[in-house]
Amino acid sequence: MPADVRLLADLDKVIHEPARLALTAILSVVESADFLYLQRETGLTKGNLSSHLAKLEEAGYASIEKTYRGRVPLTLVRLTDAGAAAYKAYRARFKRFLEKT
Amino acid sequence: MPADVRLLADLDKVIHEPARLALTAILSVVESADFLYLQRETGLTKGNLSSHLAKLEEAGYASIEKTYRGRVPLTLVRLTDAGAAAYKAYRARFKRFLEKT
DNA sequence: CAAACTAGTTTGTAACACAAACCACAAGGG
DNA sequence: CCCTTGTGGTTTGTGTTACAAACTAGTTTG
Repeated sequence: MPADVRLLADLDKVIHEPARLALTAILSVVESADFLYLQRETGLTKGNLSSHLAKLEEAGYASIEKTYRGRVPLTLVRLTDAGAAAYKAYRARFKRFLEKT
Repeated sequence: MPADVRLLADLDKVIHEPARLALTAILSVVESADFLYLQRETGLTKGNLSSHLAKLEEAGYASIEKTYRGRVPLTLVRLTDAGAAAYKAYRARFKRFLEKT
């Protein structure tokens, strides 16, 4: 317990945010997902989803591809390798914390 | 996975903050702790520790007793029943999320 | 009696999350 | 042919945070 709580200090804040943790969790199992699918799954508003995705992209954890389905715009999101690694590390850390305390 | 990420939406934000999660984890096993002990264990600055403790108190999760050890002021912190329950619920939720995804 | 330590609180600031308003385009109905 | 509805988002505004740094107050030590 003494040193174990220090695990928490190094938790990746980009991923720690619940909305982004949910997004990352989804993206880690789907190859790619479109905007509205992510919105339905997470229950986020469009505005929040948009800004959380932007933050994941800034961090280099997600790639966002804006394309079209016919003439309708379509935003496709996928987790980058860095994102997958960060997610994995986050989970491992948190799991250790839960086990040790 | 579909519904499982929704678990994250209801995560207690007072506890979710890493600094407070560390504090709560410590307090959940020690009966009571003084300010400087908590500071050493968590590595927080006094200012941040002070404000995080205040937030735990506001939430009803910790009781803060200001007393003296001889003439030296001493701040004793303990987890309330509500705090212990919230911590337990938080852990259970997060554990479920980690298992399900 | 001055310097340094103990034990905190207050203040200032930059980042953040969230909701609400807004924008652009497209398809379908009257 | 407008005009309402739906899709797919972005921008803006606001209140809340987390954090560090400065400050306060009393106490022991040299």
